[in-house]
Amino acid sequence: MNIGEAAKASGVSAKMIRYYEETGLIAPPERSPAGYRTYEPSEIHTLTFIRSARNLGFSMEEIAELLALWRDRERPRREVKRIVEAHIGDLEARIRALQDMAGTLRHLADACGGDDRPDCPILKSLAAPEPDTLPDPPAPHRFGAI
Amino acid sequence: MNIGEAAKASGVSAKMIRYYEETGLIAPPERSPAGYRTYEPSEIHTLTFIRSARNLGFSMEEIAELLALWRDRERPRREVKRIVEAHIGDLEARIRALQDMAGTLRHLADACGGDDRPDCPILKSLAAPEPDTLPDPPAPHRFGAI
DNA sequence: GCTTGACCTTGCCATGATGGGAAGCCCCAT
DNA sequence: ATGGGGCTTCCCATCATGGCAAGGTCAAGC
Repeated sequence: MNIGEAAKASGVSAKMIRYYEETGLIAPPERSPAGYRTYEPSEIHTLTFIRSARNLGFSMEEIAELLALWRDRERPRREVKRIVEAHIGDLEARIRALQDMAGTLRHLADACGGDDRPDCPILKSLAAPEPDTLPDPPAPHRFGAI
Repeated sequence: MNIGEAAKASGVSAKMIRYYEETGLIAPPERSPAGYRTYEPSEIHTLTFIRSARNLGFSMEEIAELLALWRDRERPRREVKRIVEAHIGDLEARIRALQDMAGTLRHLADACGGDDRPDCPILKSLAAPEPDTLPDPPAPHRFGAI
């Protein structure tokens, strides 16, 4: 299997396959006499694994760990679960941060008629460095608080 | 005000102030005879505006638009609101994507005892390209659906 | 056999926002 | 006048990805 077919079969672009090889995430494959990379089914399998993990938001570094655990069949589940739990925590922190932003903006947007008057309260609020630096103002309302 | 004081006053790092100038987001300030950048209070104000907007997740491109609207006092609120609403939509899409990931991982982690057995179901699931490519399997359960 | 088009190779550049560091100049206080 | 801290510019790195260009290769059709 050439790199193009491997890309199609795994869902990882040819560009990224070369990059993963360059950074050591995957081993260099065999080459044809002409220098073409040739992939075995097991390598396609690895690429598919990588793509699944990327789709779940794992970084390449985390994926390197997961791959090592995957290859070593004797490794206990505990270690995999630890990585996954840490990643979930990371995702949740990012979700919370985005929700805070969206909540604040929703509030501002609702306070803005969206009409054709000038003097927009949204811009006013951006220009005034009221919140977001102070540890916590009298806190009349917490937005992102899920 | 030198760049260091401007950074402290606005909360934008000196490094980023120079970068914003280089990319045209802010105008080049006056320089002292020795070539030091000197900032007026109005420029500090602008930097504070930028930082507020960054904290709310706006891209530099969006901030450039917001700054233009801010400077032009005759611009109707409508245009500001449009930008903000678009950004909220963007944030919400990202939140949904992250929630989908976290939900799937939560599901996997719960299915994994986290004990010291090998043969982890999480790795199994990553290796098997079941979901996430198919349009929508029989859908026994939607995770990120808030 | 030769041409053509699709594929492969390497290598470089770009993204977006940010930090790090080096080499050298400047200012102020001691 | 000396030292420390701040300023200047310039270059590099991040993370994962895409794009482009120049050149080699393969397979099909003539």
